[in-house]
Amino acid sequence: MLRCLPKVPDFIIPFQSLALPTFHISSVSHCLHKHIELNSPCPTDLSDYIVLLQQCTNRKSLWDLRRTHLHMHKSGFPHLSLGNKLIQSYLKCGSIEDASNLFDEMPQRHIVTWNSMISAYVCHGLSGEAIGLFERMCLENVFADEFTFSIVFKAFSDMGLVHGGRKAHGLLVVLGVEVSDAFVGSGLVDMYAKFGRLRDARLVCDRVVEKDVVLLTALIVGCTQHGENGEALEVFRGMIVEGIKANDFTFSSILIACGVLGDRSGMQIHGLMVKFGYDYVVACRTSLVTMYSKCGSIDDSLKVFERCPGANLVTWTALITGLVQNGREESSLLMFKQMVGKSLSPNAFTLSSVLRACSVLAMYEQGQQIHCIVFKTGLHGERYVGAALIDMYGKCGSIGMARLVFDSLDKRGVVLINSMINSYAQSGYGEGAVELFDHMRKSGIEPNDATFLSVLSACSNAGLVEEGCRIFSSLQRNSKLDPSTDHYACVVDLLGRAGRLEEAENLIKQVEEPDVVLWRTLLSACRIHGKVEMARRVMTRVLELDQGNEGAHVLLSNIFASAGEWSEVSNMKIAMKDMKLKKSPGMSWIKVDREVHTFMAGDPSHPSATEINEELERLREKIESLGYVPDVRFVLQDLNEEEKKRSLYYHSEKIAIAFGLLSNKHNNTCIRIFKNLRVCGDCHNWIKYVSKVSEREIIARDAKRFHHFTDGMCSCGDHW
DNA sequence: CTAGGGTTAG
Repeated sequence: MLRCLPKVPDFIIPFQSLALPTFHISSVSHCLHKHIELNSPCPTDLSDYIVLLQQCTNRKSLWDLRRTHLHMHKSGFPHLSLGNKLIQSYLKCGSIEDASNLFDEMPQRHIVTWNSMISAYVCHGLSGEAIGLFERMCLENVFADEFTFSIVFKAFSDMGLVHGGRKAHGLLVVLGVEVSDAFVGSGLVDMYAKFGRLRDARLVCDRVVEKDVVLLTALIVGCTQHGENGEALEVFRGMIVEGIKANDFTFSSILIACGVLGDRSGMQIHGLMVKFGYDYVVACRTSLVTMYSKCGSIDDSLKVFERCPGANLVTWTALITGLVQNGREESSLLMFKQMVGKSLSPNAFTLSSVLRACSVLAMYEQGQQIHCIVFKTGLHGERYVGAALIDMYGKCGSIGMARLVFDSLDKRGVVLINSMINSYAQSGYGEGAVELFDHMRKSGIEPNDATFLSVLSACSNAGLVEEGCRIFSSLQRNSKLDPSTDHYACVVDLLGRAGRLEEAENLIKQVEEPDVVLWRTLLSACRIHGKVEMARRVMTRVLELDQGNEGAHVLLSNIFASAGEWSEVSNMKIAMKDMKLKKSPGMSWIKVDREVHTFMAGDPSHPSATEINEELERLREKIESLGYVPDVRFVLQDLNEEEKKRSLYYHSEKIAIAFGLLSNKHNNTCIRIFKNLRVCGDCHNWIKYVSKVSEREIIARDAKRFHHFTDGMCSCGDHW
């Protein structure tokens, strides 16, 4: 192949004939007055300067380098003859700017110089500049070589320029550059894999004659990043079989695939890693921590972590995240504390994990503390952190704070909007959710399936039937998204609660393979509307799909109980006992002075039980005078009227609230209680009255959502 | 003289 440029000699152009570049003077003029001795006295020839440049580069001293440069310039030495060496030196000293200015001055440039500049841009994350230079190179008829191509594809993949990358691939073929070169090949494989074109990546990989570890690792990473984890493992196996030795990069990548697969392959790889001696590389250990936690063996993650003296921020974060994902939120927060104690500063990954722990545990104060850390670390603009904050405040019932965080963020991607809509949904602010959803569409942001799920559940939580139906039909018309059973479940819930049970049932029949959740949702609608006959019919559907569905049994028995069919209720009880199904007991808890107090219905074991009873009695008098009447329809045992009233009286949420009022009599902060099941109708009504007489805001999080009670009203508008 | 692949999150 013909090269346009002759081998460029290392000289050229006398200094005098050049227009004096402004850069030299401005950037180094401050050195002029400093009479610091150069290491070698008054260099005059090429070899002296080469030695000097080498010294500057070794010391990585940009300052000395500029002085040497200036010296050449002032002494009339044709410094551009050393242009390439100077550029290399500048790049090694970390100044792309000096290098780039010098590059522009050079009348002719060696291919090595071009490559060095392009490479430097890519390595400093300036891929746009790199591509610009690559294009300029083409325009100036300089032929790119295998070095150019080994670096430039990364620039295209960084910038997400599929078309440009493919064009560069075309140019490579036209120029006759060897595609079978492993360096060029891995650049291409990496690019195609990152674009999700795994088939192209595979094809390129197959054409490389002498495959090496880097090339195959690039392919493995491509596979894992696009969910082809089995395939990744196959590539790995093939690699071992062919005798190509895996290294730390390979191990840390393949373990990701093992974690997703969740089988025993991870342990096998772990063994191999020990054998190859890579198990003490921190990145590999980090991947091990993640792999074991994804496989559900969080204790193994802990073991790996304990024996990892060089744990860095990523390792800690992997462990903290693993703990949260394995339901050990408290330990994750303790670990976080330990990590901060080691003066490791958390990053966005760490913070979104610990915020998630706070939101699961509804730990409002801790969540706020972490919000402070978010500000201190300057990560409040990060999208994932923002989403986690919105979610945390939402799950702690502080919808106002959630919105505040949301409004403070300017880049509103779909993830953030989903978090906000979801927070509205859980607190029952259906209008807020729908408004945000409509606003999002108007501003041209495409909702995804999670958006639809959140907004539909918001509608069903708030009883916005028409809005919900409108949104669901827009989902059905959406060509890019298919409604899932979860979406259907929301609409079934919405119609069911609104009493449109036949419509709900017909909707389920439209689903190809309706799952048990759909039928159970309809069953719960039957309970609300007391449809005993329909409930029997729906129950047979539930049992076809899931014999031992505890929730459905409880629901049906509640339906019989409210209809007064006590013989059916006792039949159900026997049936459930036979099947070893247990109704989980209702529980409420409240945090007072850093301590969590848990209450069960009628439980007299709390040290303040007497005071609580007195408080309950005082509240009863006050609210009955305002018109509260116990609603015995919510008593599901076969008792007489008086006994029924008594049993309502000791529901756990009432006890928790009475205790909360007692415990902070003198300040009027809001009372937050949590319940493991859903709030019963009588308690809901009771809390409304209590919020009025005590002039306190009461927030109750039940199994599914939040209720904000103020001045005798609830945010759910009695829809739940 | 210039070159390629990795670990943590919703």
